[in-house]
Amino acid sequence: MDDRTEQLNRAFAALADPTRRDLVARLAVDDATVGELAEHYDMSLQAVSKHVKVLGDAGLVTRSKEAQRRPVHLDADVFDLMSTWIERYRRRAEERYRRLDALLAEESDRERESEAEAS
Amino acid sequence: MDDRTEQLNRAFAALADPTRRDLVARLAVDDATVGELAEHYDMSLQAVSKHVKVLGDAGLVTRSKEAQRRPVHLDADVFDLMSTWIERYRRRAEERYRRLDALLAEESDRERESEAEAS
DNA sequence: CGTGTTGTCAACCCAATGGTTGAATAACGT
DNA sequence: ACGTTATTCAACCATTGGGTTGACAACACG
Repeated sequence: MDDRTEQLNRAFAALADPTRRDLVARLAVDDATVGELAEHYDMSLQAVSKHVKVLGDAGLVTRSKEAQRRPVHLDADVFDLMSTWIERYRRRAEERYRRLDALLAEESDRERESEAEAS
Repeated sequence: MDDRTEQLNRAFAALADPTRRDLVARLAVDDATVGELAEHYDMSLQAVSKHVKVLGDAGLVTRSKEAQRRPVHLDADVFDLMSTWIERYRRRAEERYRRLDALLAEESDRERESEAEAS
């Protein structure tokens, strides 16, 4: 499996968890340490640390190495990748929906014609 | 957990699997039956059926009831939801990145000034 | 009718995930 | 050097997830 595929695997999987999406939402406001983040959740610090690790492995988040206070920072790149993927198929689905719509309109045109003939 | 949250849970989880993303890619070209889809994968029909079910539960895909041939059809709505979510945080992350960039530029300005003073 | 085709259900297996607690590590102030 | 603070590692447990095979259901066609 190529690298890009695995990155998408990890990124989508990371965001499938509501706690992690919430972490992302918080980090979008400002960088924060694991400890600070953990205060907002009803789970152990270790659990939050694990969640942050998952986000990190997915490349959604980076950490500055200035240990002691090593804040977590949101990174835009992988969001780009996901966004591109989704947009691609969203557009195609919509496109095909519009075409189906047109097709149905055509068909009901034909039906109306038949009815006109029948009358 | 509200409904929208669970929908995002399921949608992201659904797309975390490369087989399911590939199914989406195929369905973006044209509707297809489970059997047709299964031909392209090195796994049992039942496994593909399960994958399609997961996509269905996530609302990414619908099935027309015209039994015998009941094709799977891509649906755009949930893609919208995901796209909106991701775009929101992608924009914020980029915004914060640009600001950091500006901040660093300012700092190196100051450094250059100090060096100029020192010389 | 019965038969073939298509799809789903059920039970099972193994790996991965999300949580726990307790111990270990790393950097900092004194 | 020492203890404090912040974070991670390790072991464990329960649940979910992706895959298998085998039996079943639904429908079209002869």
